[in-house]
Amino acid sequence: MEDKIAVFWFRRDLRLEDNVALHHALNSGFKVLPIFIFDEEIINTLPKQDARITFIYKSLKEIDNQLKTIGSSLRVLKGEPLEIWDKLVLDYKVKKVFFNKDYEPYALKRDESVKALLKSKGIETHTYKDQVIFEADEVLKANQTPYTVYTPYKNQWLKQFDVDKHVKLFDCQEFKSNFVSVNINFPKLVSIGFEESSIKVKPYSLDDLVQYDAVRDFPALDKTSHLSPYLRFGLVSIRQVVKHAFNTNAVFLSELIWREFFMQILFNFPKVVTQNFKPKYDAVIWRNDPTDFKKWCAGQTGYPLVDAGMRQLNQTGYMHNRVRMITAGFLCKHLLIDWRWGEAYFAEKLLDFELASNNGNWQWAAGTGCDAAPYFRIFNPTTQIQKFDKNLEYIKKWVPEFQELTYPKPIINHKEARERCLKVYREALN
DNA sequence: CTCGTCTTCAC
DNA sequence: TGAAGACGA
Repeated sequence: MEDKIAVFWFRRDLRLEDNVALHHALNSGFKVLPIFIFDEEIINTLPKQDARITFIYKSLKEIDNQLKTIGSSLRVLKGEPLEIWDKLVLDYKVKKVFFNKDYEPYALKRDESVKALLKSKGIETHTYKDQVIFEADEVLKANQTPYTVYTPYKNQWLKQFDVDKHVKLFDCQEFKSNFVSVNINFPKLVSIGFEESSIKVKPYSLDDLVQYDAVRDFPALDKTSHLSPYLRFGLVSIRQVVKHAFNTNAVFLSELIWREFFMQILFNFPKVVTQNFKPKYDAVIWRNDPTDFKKWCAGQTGYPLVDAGMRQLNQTGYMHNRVRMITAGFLCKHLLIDWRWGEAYFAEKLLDFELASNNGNWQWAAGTGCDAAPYFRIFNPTTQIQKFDKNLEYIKKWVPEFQELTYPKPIINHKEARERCLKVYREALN
């Protein structure tokens, strides 16, 4: 009988460097078989040419290439995770299983069932914090309950943060000889049921962060970090990114704290996935006009900055942060369409889609969330052009016809929309 | 209990 | 310059 092994399960941590669970697996005293599972629960709902699947696939291929240079391989599987594990433990003598924790509702349930299955077979499961600096119960108010307002959360986060303690490197290189010696063919994308998307993920840059706060609001400059898809799937370690942010730009660090803020909101208040964080807004009567929604999706509202953002999203799987706020606010407040519709559309299109952030920010835009933009704060989509795209560079790039006769007239007059919105929200609060 | 505060603003 | 009311210490 072959030797006992440990299995390391890649999920949202697609990297061989500074990976906590992988570090511990390689130090467990057993040879380590790395695996990845394309979860049919998730991928069956996606289009054939999903850009995120393409990105994940290429990232896995890169990991496999690296493993092959040291005589090992990544085993890529496809199916329902519980069934996959049930079969996997028949193929190998698995002694221990290692993976990093994932905090989304679906993942929590899935991981509990996998752990229970492994336990029933006498296999130890070891899980680790890797995705965040602080988990949902690590930054709490004095009375030990979760924060629901960002600024006090951030202050406490920074108070607890110790750069030496929290950004320690979990080295994996030193122990790379502990991967199992195996040569497994890497599957073709079609065998997983997908085709390559033409949408590519832009490389990220941490070099320009010194000026992040000064340039991040101008979409034409395109000077945000572009880290989000890499963070989403764990191609970079949050510890290394936080360390860099800590040393270069406080505003960028604050954005990373927002990420953890919304993760702890989702974990502690999972109802937000389907419900308003603030129930008093349940009484808002959304218009939910399907024609308006289609125009918004297609970037045909007649408001050039809104349309530019939506077209950038549709064509590239990405939208600049400043414009995300404007397009989201426009859908909720000008068109009075339920934030869940917009949330679902972003979830489908964004390369960096991440449940906690997407949900938190949409609820923020709608005014229904924790620490939300007040309902009477309604972005003026024209004033925003003056402030953030004065030379119309971003608009011209994505809406080249905007000064021509073919460009649609505004879907609704701003002043009327604003008054209509204030009325609907006020009535809901009565 | 009171007091300061509240991502990304508009008119 | 005010925006509603609630959160957090």
